[in-house]
Amino acid sequence: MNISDFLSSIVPFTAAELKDILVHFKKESVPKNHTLVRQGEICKTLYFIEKGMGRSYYLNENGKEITQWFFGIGKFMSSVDSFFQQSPSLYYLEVLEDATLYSISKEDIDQLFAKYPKMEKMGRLVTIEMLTRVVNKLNAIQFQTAKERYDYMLTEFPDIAYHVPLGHIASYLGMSQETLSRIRKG
Amino acid sequence: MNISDFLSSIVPFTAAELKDILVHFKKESVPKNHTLVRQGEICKTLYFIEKGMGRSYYLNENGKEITQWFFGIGKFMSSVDSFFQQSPSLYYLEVLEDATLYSISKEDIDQLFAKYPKMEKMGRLVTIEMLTRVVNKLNAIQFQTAKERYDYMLTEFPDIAYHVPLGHIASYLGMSQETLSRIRKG
DNA sequence: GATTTCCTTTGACATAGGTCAAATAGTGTT
DNA sequence: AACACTATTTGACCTATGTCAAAGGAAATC
Repeated sequence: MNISDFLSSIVPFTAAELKDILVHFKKESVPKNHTLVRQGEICKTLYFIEKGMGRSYYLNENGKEITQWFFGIGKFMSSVDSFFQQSPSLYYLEVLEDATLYSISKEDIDQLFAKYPKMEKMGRLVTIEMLTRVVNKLNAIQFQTAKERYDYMLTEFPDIAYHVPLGHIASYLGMSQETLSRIRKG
Repeated sequence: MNISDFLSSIVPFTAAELKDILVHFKKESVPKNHTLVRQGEICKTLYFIEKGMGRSYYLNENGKEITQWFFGIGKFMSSVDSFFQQSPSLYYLEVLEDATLYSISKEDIDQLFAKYPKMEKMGRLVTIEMLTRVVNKLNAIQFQTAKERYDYMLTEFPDIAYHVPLGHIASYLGMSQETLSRIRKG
């Protein structure tokens, strides 16, 4: 999914607007396993994933990686809180396979928000969509059995579920790797 | 918390803008236990709580009420998804004590979004704040023990925790009423 | 293609928190 | 004050899922 198509699909920008907006995004190629942001750093960049996928995770008290979210093709990826509040990130952000990203800085996107109300609208709509997804996950985690949560994962991230290590998914779903392994068998 | 103070605290509206915006909000007094939206209905109104508190909940397979969120003084309350997508609400929305609300319709707020980029910005910021709160709850539910979740509740909704029935809080925290009762004792 | 390292599966056992049922305490209403 | 209703607490028991440990598989590196 191309970033320009993506933006147009949310809000009808004119060609001229799109051109002016895209100038602020930098295309980057990032290799598998590259870390974009570390826990404690301020996330200075918002990424759009044209190709590849990523995840956010943190280290719990025992130093174990806990996946917080997956980011697939055609989505924005960042440590949302850290980026928008410019506060230390609670999460690591990493790329799970070779990826093509478009990146934009906080200053630049704020400038775009200020210049184009449509851009502000885009931001609001994308955030609401994210909110809906997080609420869905919350419901899955709170009220569903381990098996049901895995099924939720398959519908929410069909492309991702089979391409990342089992442990990443297990921690994302709030269950042990062993349990997930048994479920997959089942 | 007054709605005009609230709006000003997020984005610096001019007096004239504020006046024009506030015209679209209708003040309402709503009695305790009043239901604002039912599961399956389209949520046509966004509410701002000046006084009182509310919650959203749904009925699970066994017909049990599961609290999904609490809304306190100085917050917007609605079935977010339903309101913004104008889709059937997954939740009931009810007022937990006599309340004073300011309500606005979808058409009116869309008009305001279109007229005032600052309003669009306000919407984006409020949504991001909500997103952060939901992520916090998600972390609490996913990784904390029942006891820790209750502590999270006390910091997130200090005003609410002591004023609503135990069962509402228990279902919100994803535990049985009995467990919460035992925790409160402990 | 051998070796090292990482990832997944399997088994045995432990436990937080669920469910059910009954008792107790509060609250509001005539 | 007595009644009805609702909310909370307590006890006994149960189960899904966690933890620990060890064995297999895959895949990356030399």
